[in-house]
Amino acid sequence: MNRRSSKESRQSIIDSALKIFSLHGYAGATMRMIAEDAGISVGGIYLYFKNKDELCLFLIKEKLDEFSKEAEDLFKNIDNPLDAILNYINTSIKYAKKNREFIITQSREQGFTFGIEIKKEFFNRQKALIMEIIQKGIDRGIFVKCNPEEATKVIMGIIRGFILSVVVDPDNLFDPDECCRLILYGLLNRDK
Amino acid sequence: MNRRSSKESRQSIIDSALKIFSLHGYAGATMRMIAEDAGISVGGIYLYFKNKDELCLFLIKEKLDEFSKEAEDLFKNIDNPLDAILNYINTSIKYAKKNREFIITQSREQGFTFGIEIKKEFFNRQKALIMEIIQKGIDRGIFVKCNPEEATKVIMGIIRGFILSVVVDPDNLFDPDECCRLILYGLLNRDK
DNA sequence: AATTCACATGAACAGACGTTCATCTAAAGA
DNA sequence: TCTTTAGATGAACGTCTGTTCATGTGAATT
Repeated sequence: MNRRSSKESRQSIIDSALKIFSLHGYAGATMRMIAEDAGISVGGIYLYFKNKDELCLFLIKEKLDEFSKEAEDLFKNIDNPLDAILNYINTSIKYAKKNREFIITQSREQGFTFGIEIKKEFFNRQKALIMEIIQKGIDRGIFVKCNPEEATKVIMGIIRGFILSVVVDPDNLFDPDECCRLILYGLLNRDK
Repeated sequence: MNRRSSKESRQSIIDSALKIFSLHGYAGATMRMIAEDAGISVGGIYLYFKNKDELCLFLIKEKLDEFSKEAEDLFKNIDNPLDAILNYINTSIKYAKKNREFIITQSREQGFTFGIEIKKEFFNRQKALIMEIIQKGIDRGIFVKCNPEEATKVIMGIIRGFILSVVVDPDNLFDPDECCRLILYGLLNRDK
């Protein structure tokens, strides 16, 4: 009998699940695979997680919380809205690269919509953060007068674009610096 | 015996497949569902398509070709690179909205990576088109001096961001005009 | 030594799905 | 009329997967 503490066993399952889901995707990953990788029986998984969905949702939540903390730290002391936005974009992109394989997991039959309620909550939090920064930047005259909500949506869209590119076109990822430059200065040549 | 021409039957299968895949996603859609919707037997599908993968890939290819034609028409006579880029972004976004349900289909166990070779080819074609426009814009001094490849990647990223937003955050889609404005003029207030 | 606790096992179950293929049948041709 | 062609059928097959649950076992306690 393969004996260890329940805490260890649970963590083994989580680690293995992250790995297996990342490699094979949700549907491609079977509980048998996860169990084998974790060195525990397939029935043993159900001592810790109700079912496959719950296991996957747990991972999604964990990853989103992880990022949320990181993002919120960025925005904690906002001296300079410009730096805050740049840092946010850079952090998001770095995070996407670091979690490339898990991002691939963020797809199931309904695309990236698995765990959608958790994600919506996450998006709303991020949106509020970014909007606040943009509004500050506008108030201080650093950013042009614009609809902060729309600007926020575009910026979030750009980050999502990177995420999707990580999945479908990894050979053509844009450079964060170039992206930030385009966003800040625009494409139009105003010196002309 | 439900008799009709093979052409009609094939088209019924294709139409139903598009609908069912769009509603339920790849894994959620069963051949039995598609068969029922098409009014043909489940075994009959295999008279026209080798398997489920082939049927889905056929649809992906068709949709991408459809968009390619539209995009290439946009770029046929390039008088004004600025208008061309704006039109391209607008067309892409409109196309994404119009095919929202099918886009959701663009996900399978490996995320949006099903049919990846077809998609890569598509991306490369689009990339070449956009780069050409940006280069022209730079040559004419309309766009700032920048790396056209990087600018292209950012623009493609933005469109992908819209696509992913359609899937995961449909309540917060950015407005194409606002997006174009941000891309053209940037966020920085230079009048300051 | 017997009992309890804590953790684990994996065969079996129930269900589902893509695909096959023996069979059917209407229409056209000989 | 018989034969061939063209299109269709759907039960059965084979395989797989998530989940359950009767059973096992080592360690600690009584």
